[in-house]
Formats: sequence, structure tokens, C-alpha cells
Amino acid sequence: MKPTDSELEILHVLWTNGPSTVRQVYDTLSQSRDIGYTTALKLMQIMYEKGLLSREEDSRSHIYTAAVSEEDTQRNLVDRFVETAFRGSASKLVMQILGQHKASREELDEIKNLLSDLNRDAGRQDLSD
Amino acid sequence: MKPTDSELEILHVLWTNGPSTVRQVYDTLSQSRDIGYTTALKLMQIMYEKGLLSREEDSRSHIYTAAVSEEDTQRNLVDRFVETAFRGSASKLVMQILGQHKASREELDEIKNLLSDLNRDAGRQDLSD
DNA sequence: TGTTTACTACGAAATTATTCGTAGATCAAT
DNA sequence: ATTGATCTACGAATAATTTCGTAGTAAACA
Repeated sequence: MKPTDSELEILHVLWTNGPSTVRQVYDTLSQSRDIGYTTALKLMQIMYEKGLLSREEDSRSHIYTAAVSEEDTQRNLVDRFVETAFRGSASKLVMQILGQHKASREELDEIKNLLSDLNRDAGRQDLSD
Repeated sequence: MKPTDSELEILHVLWTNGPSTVRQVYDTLSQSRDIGYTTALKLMQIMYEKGLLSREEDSRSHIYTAAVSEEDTQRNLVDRFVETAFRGSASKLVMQILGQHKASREELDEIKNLLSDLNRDAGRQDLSD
């Protein structure tokens, strides 16, 4: 299931704020962009049908929850993105980002540490390109 | 302007093979997926109108060339992707990829070297999150 | 109780992307 | 010169996404 851009926006609100009504999602969303209430509602209904959201129908205003985790979703999106934009070469993507200085020093250090760990048992490393 | 997935496929063919006719692009493309000749033609015509491709109309079969570089395009796509999928945190994206072991040992080493260079003059580093 | 307010459901318009068929022109080879 | 292959241009069907209006219902409250 690939969420569309609009769907991702809604997922982000739910991941950040936790289970919410359409009204709450709408309030958050409308701060950052122009959107009607029924548009948000419709989107969330569609996402519910797709299985991206679950909902409690107890009260009159339903309470929606993200039915997919942020981690799983991001992993899927990254896989797809690497495939379409970088022809499967994940390392080219990483190089591209790092070359752009799009990380703070602390983050670079953190990444470096992760790399050391990975290098330590590189015997079973995937060979993606 | 953001190329669609289909447009990216065509750009990749042109980046890889250099200036080509519709027929040549079609031959390459049809090896990996089901597509009609006039579909490829139409796509390339649209991309020409959008400015994604340029073309030589000298001969009867026009010769198309990518009008945008692979690097620029990838940079744009990455920026957009980081924004929509990772809420602007490029480092989270990198961590996500590295955590997935989506790079060979050689590539990891290469990345490590790049990181060392970056760390060396980290004083002027961007702080993206 | 009657009116306003807030909610869901649903249909459908508007937009964008993808697909292909057909028409007409050009070229190559008989 | 006629035929057949190949090319472009173009219109239009299809599909996916995003948008919002309207109708109906339930709740709140004056």
C-alpha cells in the first residue's frame, strides 16, 4: 500500500498527535495548508477503506488511528524511492544527501558511529549494486 | 518541476544511453515493461513541452536529449522526498537506509570517507533539524 | 421544543497521469 | 509511381488523486 502525499500528511498528524478525530486532524492540517473540512474527512474515509487507518465508531465523531507504523511506512517509501529515483542504488542516495550537507555535526557523528558498527560485521552485508 | 515515475524512466534511459530517438527509447523501455510505442512517444512529447527534454527535429525521427541533469533531478527529488516522507529530517532518512544494510562494504567505506571529510570542516555545517 | 451546530456519508467535479488509436506525412524499396 | 513501413501529431478514453457541495442525522442549547 503506497500512501499518496496527502495521505502521508494525515499519517504524520496521527503519528505525532496520536488517535484523533477528523476535526483535530483538520485543525492541525489547516494550519499548514489550505484544505476544507470535508476534504480531510473524505481522505480519512478512503484511508480507512484502504486499511491505512482504523477507527472507533463509538461516539458520534469517530476516532481515527494510524493502522500502519511510521517505520514500516518509511521503509516502504524508501525502497520505492531508491528504486525509481536511484535505480536501486541506496548508497548513491546516501552519498547524494551527505554531499548536500543536510545533516548537523551531531547527526554526522551519529551516522559515523552507526557505520562503524555496520563495518564491524560487514561479512554478511547485502550487495545492493 | 517534478518528473512523474514514467518520466523518470525515460530520463534514465536518456541519461544512460545518451541522445536517442523515440524508437530507441521505446526498445529499451519495452524490455523492462509493457508499453506501447505511441505511449512512449506521447510521454516524450509532453516532456519536451515541459522542458524536461530537448530535441533535434532535423531528421524525420527526432532525436531527444535530457534537458535536466541526473544530479539536479536527484537533488530535487531527494529534497522533496525528505520533506514529504521524513518531515525534513535528512539524517533520519540516512539512518533508515544504513540500518537496512542496503549498501555493500565497499560502499560503506566510501561513505565513511566522505563523512570524515565532512567532519573535518564541520564548522559551517547546515543544521537541518 | 425548535433552532443552530457539528458530524458522517456520498456523489461528483476538477486535475493530473497514463494509455493508445487513428490520421496524415515521409521515406525506402520495389 | 505504388506499396509498405515508420514517423509525428493529436484527440480522447481511462484511471488515480484531490477537492468540495449537499443531504441527512445527532447533539447541544436557548
